[in-house]
Amino acid sequence: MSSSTEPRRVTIHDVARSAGVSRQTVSRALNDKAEIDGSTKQRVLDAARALGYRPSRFARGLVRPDTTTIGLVVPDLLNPFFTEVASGALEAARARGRHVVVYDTTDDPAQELATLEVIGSQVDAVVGYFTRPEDDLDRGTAGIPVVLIGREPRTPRFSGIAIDGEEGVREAVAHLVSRGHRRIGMLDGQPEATVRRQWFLRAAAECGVRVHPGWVTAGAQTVDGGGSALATLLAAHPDVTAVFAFNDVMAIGALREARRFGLRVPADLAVIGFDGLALGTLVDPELSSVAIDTRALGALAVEQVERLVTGATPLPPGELVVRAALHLRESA
Amino acid sequence: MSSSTEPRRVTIHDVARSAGVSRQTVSRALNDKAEIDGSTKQRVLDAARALGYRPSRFARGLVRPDTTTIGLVVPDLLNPFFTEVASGALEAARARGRHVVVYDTTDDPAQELATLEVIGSQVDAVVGYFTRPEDDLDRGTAGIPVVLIGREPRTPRFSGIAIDGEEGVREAVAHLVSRGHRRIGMLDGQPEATVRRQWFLRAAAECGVRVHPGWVTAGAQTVDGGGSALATLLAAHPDVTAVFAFNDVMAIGALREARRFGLRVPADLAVIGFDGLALGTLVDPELSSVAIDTRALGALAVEQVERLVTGATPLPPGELVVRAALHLRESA
DNA sequence: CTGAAAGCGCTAACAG
DNA sequence: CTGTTAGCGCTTTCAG
Repeated sequence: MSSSTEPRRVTIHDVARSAGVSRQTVSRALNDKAEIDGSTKQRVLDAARALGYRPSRFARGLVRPDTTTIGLVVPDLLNPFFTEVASGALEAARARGRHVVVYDTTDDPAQELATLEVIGSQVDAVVGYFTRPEDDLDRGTAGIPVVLIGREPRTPRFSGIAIDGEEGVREAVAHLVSRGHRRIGMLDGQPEATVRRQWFLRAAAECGVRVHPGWVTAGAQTVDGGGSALATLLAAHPDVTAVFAFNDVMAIGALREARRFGLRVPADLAVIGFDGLALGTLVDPELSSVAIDTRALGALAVEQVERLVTGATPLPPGELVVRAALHLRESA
Repeated sequence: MSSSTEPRRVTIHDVARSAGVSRQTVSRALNDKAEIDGSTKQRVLDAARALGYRPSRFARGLVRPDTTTIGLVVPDLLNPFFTEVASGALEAARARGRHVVVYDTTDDPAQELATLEVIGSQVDAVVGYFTRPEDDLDRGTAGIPVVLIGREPRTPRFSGIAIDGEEGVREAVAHLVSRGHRRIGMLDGQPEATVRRQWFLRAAAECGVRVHPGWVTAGAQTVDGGGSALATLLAAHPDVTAVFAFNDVMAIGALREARRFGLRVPADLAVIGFDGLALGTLVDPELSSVAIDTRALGALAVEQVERLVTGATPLPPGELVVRAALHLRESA
């Protein structure tokens, strides 16, 4: 029943018959080719419209396979970080006339795997943020270029856009120290012991401030995670006067938690995030952050995948880096 | 030069030759068909892998055209409202196994037109938020189903998912009145004189409070727009004690502007937004809002377009509505 | 269980 | 300017 109305596709052939010409002529009319008589062309166009004809994407793609579709994989589009990355990727893709099919893996490894299972047959190139091991990635994407975002590939099979926040984090810590802070903690993201923590620890050492191990706590990479990480930290070490958060989302959670503790930011507690999201300007106080150009992150990934797909010389790893810099606003 | 490496596509034929079987046997092996010998199948699979074979989307689509791709058009993915709508749409589409190609028209009518120009030949159905007249929409999407979000179609050519905030706005105004507010303003969005303003005015009338014409100002539908709309309002009518904003984004701008004016929210000025974005819980004070289920908005649009595309009976306009309800948080 | 033939809808050659 | 002939890569008959 459901397909009783099945409207057999109107093909170029139907149009040709209706207009009393050959299929070829129809094709010419539709594609604005030069070699065709004006009135014939009009007749064909009219017939096409009358029949509700629409060329088949597939038939066309078969013959003229220049249609590269990029798959963009994000863990959670609602996370403003990925929204910004996606926005940058979308814009870069549009500039190149590429379609982008978006996959949201909902922060779920199983969902990510499920996506990998099908994506290889749905797009011609993949750009995105993955958490699974490279073996899994390769299985699903065998044969097509893949550009990882915010993750360094272990093998040359993949390209990766790296985030180098070392200098930015150093600026952040130096700034805190210059403001007199000596007991600086960090709210790390889970899974723990991230590179960002290393940057932080190294920066602290360089600035000559000691970081007590207990001053680093970790939490889920969410607003609530940031809040509870700060709560844990403050419960054990109420004398900490500044914190650097794994990312802005967690930092915002920390801002909120600080308020609950009756702490004023930055007077009682200075907070610096990481990412530099636009979101940071909406909270009060506005969030200081080690900022990266998130949109450039997405755009760079698309740029690289484009080169890979067209066979142009790919950007060397050295250029596949987005650097961070401290953006001072109000929270520190 | 750039295509000197042009790696002629590996086809099913190459695999067949390499495995010493016919093309159809390859096809069977690849598609897990029953009628095939185990060892033959393995041999084919090995050959395919060895050659780096990937089936052509197009050839496959031509033969088995069940691959509906949905185009999702948003004015600005960075606007959290549309992020949430997109997220809902993406999830609904995934549940149905549909690909979603995302188009961001960057709040630009020209870009929207450019998108309409090409979208018809790139996807099989369209869901999204458009500002152009229906004629323009139809031109680009002739022959494929289109579901408009947050906009009532004038003709049956289109489906539309309506937002009915009347009752929610009434709750909001009633709440303000119950808290003693009598001079309630509105920050309308541009283009002005929106339905939301009508809801507001009607609700005020029903609650027995008069709204001085000067108490309604308008601004761009952005954070800054909300801020300046409030500034304008307060400059002329500093005695207003509460405002209802066109949407949450503007309301957040108002929150920030109120702070600059030295007004405490909600003590000196109560603020209620519209949309109920998750974002509203991140600001201080948390934003009270006439909330709609934004993700359902996107999901409903996908549901309808799915019905349209499969020929199932479409949802009647009465069911294509998302209603709003007041979510009280801290700002009012 | 496997192969041969046919055709999906379209466009790029070549004729006329 | 227009029609005819091929063939894109794949899957579905239908024979063997």
